[in-house]
Amino acid sequence: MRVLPDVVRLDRMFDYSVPDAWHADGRAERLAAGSIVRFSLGGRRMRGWITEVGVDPPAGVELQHLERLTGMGPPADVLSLARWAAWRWAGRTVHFLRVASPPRVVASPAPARIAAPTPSSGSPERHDDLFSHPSAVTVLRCPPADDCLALAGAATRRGDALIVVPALAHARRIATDLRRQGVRVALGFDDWAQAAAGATVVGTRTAVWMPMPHLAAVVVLDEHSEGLQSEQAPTWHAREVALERARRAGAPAVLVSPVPTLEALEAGELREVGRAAERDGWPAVDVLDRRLDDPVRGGLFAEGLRDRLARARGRVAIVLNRKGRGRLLACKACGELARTTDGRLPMRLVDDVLVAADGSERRPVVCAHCGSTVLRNLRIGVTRAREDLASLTGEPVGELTAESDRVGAERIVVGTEAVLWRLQSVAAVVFLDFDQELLAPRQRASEQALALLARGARLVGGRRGEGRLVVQTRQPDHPVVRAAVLADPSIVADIERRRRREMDLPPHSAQAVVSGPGAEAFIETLRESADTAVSIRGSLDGRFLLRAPSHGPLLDLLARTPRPAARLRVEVDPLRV
DNA sequence: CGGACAAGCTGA
DNA sequence: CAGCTTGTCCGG
Repeated sequence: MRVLPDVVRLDRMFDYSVPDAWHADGRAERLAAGSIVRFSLGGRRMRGWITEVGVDPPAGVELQHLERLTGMGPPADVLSLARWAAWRWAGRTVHFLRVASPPRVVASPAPARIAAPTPSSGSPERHDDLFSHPSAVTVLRCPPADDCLALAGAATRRGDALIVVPALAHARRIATDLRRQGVRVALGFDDWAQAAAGATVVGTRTAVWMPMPHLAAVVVLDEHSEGLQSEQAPTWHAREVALERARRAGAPAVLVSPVPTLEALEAGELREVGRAAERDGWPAVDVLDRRLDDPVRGGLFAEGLRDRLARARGRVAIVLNRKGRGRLLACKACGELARTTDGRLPMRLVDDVLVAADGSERRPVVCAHCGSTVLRNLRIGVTRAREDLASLTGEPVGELTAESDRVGAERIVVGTEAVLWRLQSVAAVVFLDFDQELLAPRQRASEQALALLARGARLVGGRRGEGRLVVQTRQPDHPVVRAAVLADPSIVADIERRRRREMDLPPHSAQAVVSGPGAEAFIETLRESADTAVSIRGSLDGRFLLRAPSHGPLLDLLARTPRPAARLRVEVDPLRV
């Protein structure tokens, strides 16, 4: 038996023999690739996974016996997927086998019970055609207000489906709905044993690592969500793992999102729900042009905001994102933002000169629009916004950030992006300073800004309801704003695709960020065997950016470069660069 | 990873 | 030269 010890830094395999007693009592038969076993190595007892059965050990090595068969582990196909993922995200196989292993010991598969089906209301055949071609990858652009439950149902009609969503609450709803339809469902890793017996699997990103002996279809909902990527290195992305798994199983895959990523559009064929349905699935969007406000009065609120707040029938969520550290400057005379000539990046004041956020451009303090030389700082915090809103509306206003432990009862709540995740049904979502998102100095700023609007849109519901999105901006004609107003995300996708292609950015190239105490030493050894395809930039704050035209050369280089003893963080395909 | 062991440094 | 730190190698 070849065994991989559960020790990240070790990252080597060892051979062991099977004790004779295991042949007698049947344990040997349960032993398979992926099984979790105990053994001693170098005088220490440790846990690990069987990676190969019946291998010839290297000559001259006397094998020790395995000590215990703990239980089931990731099946052979997942084991192989874990090896692929270790290459794809420059991590260790052990990392992936850990997420792919059951949280508690599983001795044998346990079939999930099936509920007696109750007749479902939706049209049963909707979306069925998406799953009719093996190995086909489809991107379904499904507007924010559509919950896509019908799609999950369609996937299960092919057989056991893997359904991945970013949030556990959403997974629960889908699981409940499917069980009512009489589908055998395993929900998340707690149902690992049920999944191993064969079931439709519904869960968050880790669900892609569940055992699925009869995988027949793959669905990733809200494919654009950053929650699908692991924040710790290796920074694997559930969408990519799900696609690879579908490919290996020859199963059709459907990626669903109101605002599909370019990665998804590159991987599959776009299917739209139709102009009318998409318009209905986005709420009405009010754009408040901040340039029209009295520039002297300034402040956080546009002329029409008070009126919008008063008219909203129900809860109002107000978003003021302070996460973007970059302060925005605006002209005191005409209200125009200080930004680069191409309009993409904000400029900051450094030693009385305007400097682009990435340092690519500098000019004297002069407004590009009216020539005034007086600028104003636009950054104000949540607490101040709450006070100002309370006096503007004459009602109590709540405050909600990621650190808040409870949601207040106030009708109007202001806070960071957290308000979009912690409030439930909402009559209006207001983005106080959307320019902060539009001008964020990140490669994916546009995509992420539109995703934020889609999130708000889902909270307030579709066009037929009374819910509204309110966007305060000095760039009312920005493609992201237009896309939401017209309920047409392709406006942003088309522009972004062209820009990314011109600038050789993902998905038209591959990137990795290397950081941590060992980064410098690692990059040094890496340079020795780097070919010209891979470019190395840095270090910037101890971080190096590697780029290549495709994943192959970049990942092969990362895989063959030995790691230094010092800690090292490698992020492949980072979302925030 | 963690143990074993070797080489290198310090103080009397 | 003992006593300690630091580095390198290895495990089946």
